[in-house]
Amino acid sequence: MKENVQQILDHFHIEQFQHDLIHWFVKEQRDLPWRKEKDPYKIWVSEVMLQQTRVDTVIPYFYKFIEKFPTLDALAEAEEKEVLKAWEGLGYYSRIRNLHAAVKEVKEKYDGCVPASKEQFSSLKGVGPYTTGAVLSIAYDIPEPAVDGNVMRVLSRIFYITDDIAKGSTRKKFEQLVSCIIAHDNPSDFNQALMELGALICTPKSPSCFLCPVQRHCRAFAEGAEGKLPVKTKGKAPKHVSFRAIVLADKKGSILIEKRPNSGLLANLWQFPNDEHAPTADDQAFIKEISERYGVVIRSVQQIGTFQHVFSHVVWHIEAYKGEAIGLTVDVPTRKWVTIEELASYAFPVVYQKIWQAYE
DNA sequence: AATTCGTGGAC
DNA sequence: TGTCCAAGAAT
Repeated sequence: MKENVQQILDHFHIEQFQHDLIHWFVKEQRDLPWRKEKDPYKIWVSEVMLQQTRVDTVIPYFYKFIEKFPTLDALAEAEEKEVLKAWEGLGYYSRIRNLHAAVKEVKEKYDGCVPASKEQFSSLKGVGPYTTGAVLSIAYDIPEPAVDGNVMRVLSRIFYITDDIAKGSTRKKFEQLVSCIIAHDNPSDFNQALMELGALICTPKSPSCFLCPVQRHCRAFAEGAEGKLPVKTKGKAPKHVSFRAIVLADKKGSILIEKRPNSGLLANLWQFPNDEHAPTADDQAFIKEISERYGVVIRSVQQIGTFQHVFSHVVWHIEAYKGEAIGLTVDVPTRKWVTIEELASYAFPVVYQKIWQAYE
């Protein structure tokens, strides 16, 4: 295993590569909000937000999140509802549930100070191999590899590595490689530079090799093979799921909402009554099911549209309705009648936001 | 090891 | 319009 990496590094000029890469990064890096200071908490938040999420998407969320939770203690002390609302629309909601739990643990066990120990930090919820390396290197200048999709793409080209980056085991090989070439005198800039290069120059499609600061180190470029790398097998096609949902208003104009389970898809977010887990045959059966489940009489039912929403692994087709509801509902924490003003303080999945817009 | 977990932008 | 994706982690 180790011999494998050594062979890859044969004839590779490590110090020259480090210098070319970091010199470029210092000069050309983007002015991003989480690069203004080296607050481990803010670095951490940015890294969690950036997981599988574009920089342009993250920037406004990062500003709002830090404004609302400026310190680790502030986030640790915040209510789940408020924290989830700040994440609304960002996706992969387990990230914020895990971050919130992790921050609480840091507050209790480490006096609110993000641990600089690899063992301690990586044991926190939602902190995997990448986030560990990213936070420790960027915030604490500790020479740990931070291997994300950018790094695998960049290094697969530079070293002509044909391992399938869609496989989980491949990341470990790149971590070994980075451990060998990381700049110990500046691991922060080195790791960020690899990712920045992937984002700006060594892009997935049509990389700008003519602008690349490490072109002379790149084996793929030398062989005109940058377009063939990295090797990445396709995932399987998502499944299609069809069901119905209904926006119910009582005579005062309050809206019936329901909290999703605390695990699984869109965990802990709120939604309108629906038959996602037991799709009905027709609208009459649907109205009957909802009436019985919530103990209300429903009238003036109207269809308000069909909505499609594509997730990573599933596609939803929702037939949406609106109606008036009469009767009482058990007031449990996961079911509520809320005014339209109150509705705005609950976090909803994007597809239910679309349904709400159609209702209004 | 393979699935599950969101969303919106680029082409 | 369909495809691929973007600074991954948990199970």
